[in-house]
Amino acid sequence: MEKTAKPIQARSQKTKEKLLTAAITMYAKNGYHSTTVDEIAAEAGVSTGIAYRYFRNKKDLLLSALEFASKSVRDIVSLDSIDSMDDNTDFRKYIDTVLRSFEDIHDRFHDIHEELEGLQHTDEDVRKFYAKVSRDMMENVIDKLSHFLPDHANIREKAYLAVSLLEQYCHLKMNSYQINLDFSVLREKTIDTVMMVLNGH
Amino acid sequence: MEKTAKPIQARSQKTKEKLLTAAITMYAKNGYHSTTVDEIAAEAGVSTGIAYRYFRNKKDLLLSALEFASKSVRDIVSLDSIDSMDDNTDFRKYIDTVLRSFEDIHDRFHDIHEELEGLQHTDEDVRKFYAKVSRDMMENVIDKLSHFLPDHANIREKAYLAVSLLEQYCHLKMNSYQINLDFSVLREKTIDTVMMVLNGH
Amino acid sequence: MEKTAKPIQARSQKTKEKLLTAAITMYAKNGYHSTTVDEIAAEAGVSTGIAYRYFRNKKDLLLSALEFASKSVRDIVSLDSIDSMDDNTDFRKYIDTVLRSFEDIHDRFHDIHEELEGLQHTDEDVRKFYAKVSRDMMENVIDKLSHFLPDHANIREKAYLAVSLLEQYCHLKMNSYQINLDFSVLREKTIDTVMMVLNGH
Amino acid sequence: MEKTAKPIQARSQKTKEKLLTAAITMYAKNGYHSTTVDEIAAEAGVSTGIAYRYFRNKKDLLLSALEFASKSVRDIVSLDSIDSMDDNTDFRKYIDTVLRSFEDIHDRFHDIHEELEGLQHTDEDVRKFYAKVSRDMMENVIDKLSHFLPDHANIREKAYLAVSLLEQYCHLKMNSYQINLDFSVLREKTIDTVMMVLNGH
DNA sequence: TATGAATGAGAGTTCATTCAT
DNA sequence: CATGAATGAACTCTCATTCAT
Repeated sequence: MEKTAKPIQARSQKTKEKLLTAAITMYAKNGYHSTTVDEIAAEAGVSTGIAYRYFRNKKDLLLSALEFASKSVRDIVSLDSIDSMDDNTDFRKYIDTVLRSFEDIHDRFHDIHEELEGLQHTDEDVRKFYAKVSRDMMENVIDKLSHFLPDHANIREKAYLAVSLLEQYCHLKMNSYQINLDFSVLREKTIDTVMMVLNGH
Repeated sequence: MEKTAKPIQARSQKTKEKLLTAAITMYAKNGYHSTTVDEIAAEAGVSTGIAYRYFRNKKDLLLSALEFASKSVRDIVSLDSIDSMDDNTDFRKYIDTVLRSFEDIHDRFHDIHEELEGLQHTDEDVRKFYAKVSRDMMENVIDKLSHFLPDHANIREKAYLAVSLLEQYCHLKMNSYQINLDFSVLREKTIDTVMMVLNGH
Repeated sequence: MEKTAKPIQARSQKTKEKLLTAAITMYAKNGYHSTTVDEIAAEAGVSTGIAYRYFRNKKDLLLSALEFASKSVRDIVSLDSIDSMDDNTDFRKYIDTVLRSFEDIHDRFHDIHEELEGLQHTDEDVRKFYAKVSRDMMENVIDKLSHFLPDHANIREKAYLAVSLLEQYCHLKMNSYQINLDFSVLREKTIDTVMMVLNGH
Repeated sequence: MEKTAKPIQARSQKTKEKLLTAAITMYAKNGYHSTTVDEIAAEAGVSTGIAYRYFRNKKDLLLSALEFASKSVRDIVSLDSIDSMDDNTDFRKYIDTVLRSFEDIHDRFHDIHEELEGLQHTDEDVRKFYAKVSRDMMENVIDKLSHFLPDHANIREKAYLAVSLLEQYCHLKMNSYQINLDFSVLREKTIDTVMMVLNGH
């Protein structure tokens, strides 16, 4: 019987989005656990109470914010650049483009992504959400790869390995403020390796 | 001027370790943020107050527990199995052994490791601790690899890539309860890839 | 960056004052150290949490309560009776009126005044507050005396001595439940002495 | 049936006194409420537990410490200097000597005296103790004065007024770090006033 | 819809007191 | 007698959630 209002009016919709955006901002800045609903409301420029009109509770707000963020990610990246490539595109260039997309996402959503990754180990629902998004993304990639790769044997395993490498490269790049690495070299090597993995050779 | 007791009696040392172990257990089970000091004390079979004799506050207990856990990791693995190999050992076998060590660690410390990874994004001190442990481990591995690899060019970048792959494999394995992957295949491919990365070819 | 709410709604202002009044009541009854914030909230008929909306912490509540009480003292006494006297008023009558004001204050604020006096020896901020209020009051009195006294030599020393006598008389009166003294005599003698001190003879 | 050990052995007596001295030291430094039993034991160089062999509880320790301190006061001052004066001594010199004794006591026991004064408003037993000591002291003074003063009318009231003045002078001197007063003048005026009070003129 | 004041359960922390050694 | 580890009640403070306006 509990209900959260479905915003019909435009103003209402605005308030909800302001809350979601504020939530993401604050989670990214201070982490979920250190962020209070009061702070989110303040950041959104609305009152505390109103948050509970749109979100059942604090966790619902979190989940909604994650959903919202992941939508943004999809909107922004959406693999346009990738989709635009046709079958004749050079394969290396393809990987390079994909990697650039990954880097872009990490640049934009670094903090919230990290926080999210941390949260999944604490909360079952977050874990499920995260797993679902990851899976969707991966299936999407795998699907795309099918067109490029002649050898479909163990394509899923190869794809996971490949994407892991891309992910890991981005991760290192974002968190390496104390590590002495030559990232131009690492980037090249990453792409090389991805290609080897995918070409099965 | 604040002080945490240095255990004088043997009983005292026992209590401290019971608390550390209990802390790790609880963090692994419910995560740091959902674990109260009361719960840790209960798990350790001691009273609440005593925890504050040995740890300045909740976070100090966390940091101490991490230190304690990382010591355990080093004690358990300590790369004995790796050290015992001489130069004649087959390289592939070497990688396989290393990977098995990684898997072993992940098996034992999966939950706390995940939690730790999550916490670094929230707390500066945890981040520093994690970075330090990671770096130490990596430098150790790089050092070991030097003996095996003829080509030292970009050895750091190669090493990071290689270890990332091993890490990622373990990660996938531990978190794949909803993903349909053939892990024996993935494992072989991971090792293959690591070898390619390290051999520079 | 910490903030205590500035009352926006009228209700809010009421609550804040209820807390201050309750605080003074409880401090007077049981002393600061034996009074919990819970008790103050209960006495005020509000919840615990709200106290922390208006006061940063327990001590801030204390300081605010002292400020509030001292304001009350000023409001109540404010030396109206004294101000109303003109230069022709008999000097002895003047002293008598001042003393009655002192007695009045002590009657009303005996307990909290005692408690306050005790607290200054424990807490630096309270000490400063107390010193400031005392100084202000004394400067006020000295200023008033200037009009009456022809001889301004050592007027500050005389004033302090005089006020000390008045204070001490009140103090004895309030705390003499076990001492056998004739207070009508003591009162007369106190006034006599004050006059002698001030008249420099 | 509760009992605190009556120290028979010399060592025992030493421990008890060390605790009492430490208690006074700590109360004077940080005030009673901010002083823990642990700290007192540490200051005394003994263990926490032992304190409860000699004192029923924390308050008993306080009361015992006050008793101990007041004994010290009596021992130190004991009015030797005063007793040594014979009837021919100049009266002004007598008052001066008494005041010097008061100043001496205040110098030595300033902090604990202040703390004690504060505590009486919180605790009934402390109040009683303080009242008793004050009364004893005062009766002693009154007794002494009888020899000097020809006019015994209202001698008690005069004595209280006189001693109040002396007390107040010391108090001002000790707490005047922010007040601009000429204490040599104030001292003379205090003695003058005391004499006037006592001589009834 | 929206505000922001109010609630109250629950967490972290302290410390007087007890107890095993 | 003495030690210092251990207990646990009590207190301060926070914040998700509700409610009066």
